[in-house]
Amino acid sequence: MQKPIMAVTGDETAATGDMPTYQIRAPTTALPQGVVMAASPGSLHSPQQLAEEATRKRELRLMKNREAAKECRRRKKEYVKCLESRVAVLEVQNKKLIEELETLKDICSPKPD
DNA sequence: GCGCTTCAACGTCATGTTGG
DNA sequence: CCAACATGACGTTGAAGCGC
Repeated sequence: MQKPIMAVTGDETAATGDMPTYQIRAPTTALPQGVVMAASPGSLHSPQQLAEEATRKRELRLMKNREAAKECRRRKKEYVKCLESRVAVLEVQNKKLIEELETLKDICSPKPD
């Protein structure tokens, strides 16, 4: 099953100049709770041990990716909220400018005599 | 109460990006 | 170059709302 190639736009900030904070990479050091480091590869021999090691690695990868996905969604929600509040501010600003323009038009328009 | 639709949150996979 | 990370895509699941 092939997936379509994703287009990488990178234009997230083009329109607004906002920082796409949800894309910022957080420094990660600590392992999630309950994660035990695997034995060093040098100490593995039997196919059984190799299989167990592969399983551990896979579970560790899945666990890390699960956490990464949660964090990614959290940042994205925050980013969308931020954009929405900016939209609200700009709409108010736009409305005020339109009103001001109408007022100025009234003042400047030639009066019929 | 029941089947349905919708929505949000989630887990996983595939793949792009980046630092060492 | 590669391991680790970030994120888009997709399927699943449970809760909430709605008409019957």
